[in-house]
Amino acid sequence: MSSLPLPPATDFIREAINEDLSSGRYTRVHTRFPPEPNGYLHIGHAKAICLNYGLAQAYGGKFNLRYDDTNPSKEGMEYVESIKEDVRWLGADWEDRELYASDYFVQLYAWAELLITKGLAYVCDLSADEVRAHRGTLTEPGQESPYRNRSVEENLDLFRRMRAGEFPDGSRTLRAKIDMAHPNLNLRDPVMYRILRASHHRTGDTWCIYATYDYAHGQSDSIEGITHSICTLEFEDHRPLYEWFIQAIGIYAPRQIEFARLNLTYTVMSKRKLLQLVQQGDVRGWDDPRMPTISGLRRRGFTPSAIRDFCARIGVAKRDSVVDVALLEHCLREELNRTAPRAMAVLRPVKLVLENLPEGHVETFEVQINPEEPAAGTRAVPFSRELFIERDDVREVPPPKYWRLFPGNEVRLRGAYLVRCTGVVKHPATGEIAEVRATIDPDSRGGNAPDGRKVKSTIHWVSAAHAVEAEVRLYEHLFTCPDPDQAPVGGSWHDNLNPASIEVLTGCKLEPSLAAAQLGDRYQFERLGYFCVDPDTAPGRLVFNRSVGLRDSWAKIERAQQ
RNA sequence: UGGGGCGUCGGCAAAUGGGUAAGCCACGGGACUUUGGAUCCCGCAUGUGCAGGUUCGAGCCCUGCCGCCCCAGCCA
Repeated sequence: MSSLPLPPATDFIREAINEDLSSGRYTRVHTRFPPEPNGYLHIGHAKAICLNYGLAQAYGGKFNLRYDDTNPSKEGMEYVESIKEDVRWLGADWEDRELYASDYFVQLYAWAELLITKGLAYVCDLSADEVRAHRGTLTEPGQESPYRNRSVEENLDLFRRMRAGEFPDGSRTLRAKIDMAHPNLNLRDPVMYRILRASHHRTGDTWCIYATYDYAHGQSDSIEGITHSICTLEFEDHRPLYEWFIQAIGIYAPRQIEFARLNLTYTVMSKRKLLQLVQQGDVRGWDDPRMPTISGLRRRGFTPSAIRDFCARIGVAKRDSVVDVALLEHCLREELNRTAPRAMAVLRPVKLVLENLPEGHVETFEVQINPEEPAAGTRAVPFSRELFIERDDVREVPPPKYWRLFPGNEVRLRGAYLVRCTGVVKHPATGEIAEVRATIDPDSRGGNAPDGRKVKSTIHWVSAAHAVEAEVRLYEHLFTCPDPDQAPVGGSWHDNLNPASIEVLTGCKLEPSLAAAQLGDRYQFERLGYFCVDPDTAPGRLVFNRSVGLRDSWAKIERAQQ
């Protein structure tokens, strides 16, 4: 492999790997994605998955999925299943290497005894509070535990009895004997094992002591032969500890490289906050389309390729950063513009009556499925005397630059005819437009002006008699500000939740071809955005989600006018 | 304040024996258009946290400041 030409060093991690391969420090590349099964994966994890799997692919290496399941009190099967589904959906392939830190519990335990034997670990009887008090502070050294210098025999005996269940939870720990005065707090005799009577989702009640993440993680990588252990910045301080364990035990050493985790505007990314949103009912679940979770994005209509593209575009670096969510949305639009079939859907319908057409008139138009891809062909769309059009496409009195329907103005009905508005009928009580009247130009069939005259606007429509009804859910950012943590004094991130993040529209009118839409289908509703079928869809009940809106320059003009 | 990191356009992010600041998103303007979409053009850092220094030449090297992030779980 080292004889193959090296892939381009497009980021600092690939640069480091290329150096390692050139120098012979490693002769292959083996990465892993190491989630803790205590929550659902989010777009930040997607960055890590794409990075690690991408590395394995680029270097012809391997990629493992390994659960760091060392804390049974917070973990569970629901999470391991969802994680597996999400990683697979994103396209990362761990082949037969679905691994668990819990697979290594016996080995980890044996190495703990080895460290005790070497005088490098001891059983400590201090309580959690006492351990904290002994740790010192950022600027002051800690105090050594009074149990630090027990004999190897006593330590071994005590540790074995810890494992045997002779002591209550939290009463003792196994600690690494390093340096209580070390400026890096992680090296001030860190806990390796705690007593915890919790049933583990894989090992059941076999153990009542569990290794800490710090003790388990590095050795797990070592056991798996990971060459490049990619993790986020906050573990930079832990690297010396992992190296200490590996050196003390005397086993193979991977190289850890840290990168900055992903942050996105208008959302939160910590598992704790996401869990809170789910538990408090602020959203409808982990897969709520407003969530930055993989399952939320999937339900929202995102494609794995759009997410992969996003991850490639944001790059990898060590600088703390916040990526504009607009880039994520852009990646989806770019893909769906190419691939999504078009359809007409009227979300906020108002009736349009074509006065110069006879009652009961029906004809059919063949409309392009995707103008970006003529090969996709056409679909049949029924047309009749009474249509539904978008309420926003009609004004009694047009504002400046408005060139849609208003009395006297002519627009094109997409794929059908040119029509001129002859007036509006208003609801007597509310004054709201109840019906729009217009006449067609019979010579403009298909939407072509017979004399080549220009019409500024083309609007979409649905034949009233043929329309299928649907519920359509519109989503906005979950939070009202780019950085939800920027809370008003006395408030919290939670106060920045956007009360208008979801709007449910019922009675929407869709062109009849949409009646056949299946779960997983994505469409562009012309002039509106990209929509996908929601799993709440059932026989007789069609539900769509707006994945992302189209760019809307009229909305910008309108906003500027206010 | 001890330790570990990081400061390049509004947001990401390149520039790697020092050679005269890529690209993408966003934003603004124009062309074109049977989606106010898409597409295509144009604009968008005399400037790299600040101040000095070395050099013919500095985002890259040196010195000193300043700012931001992480660490005091028997969480990961």
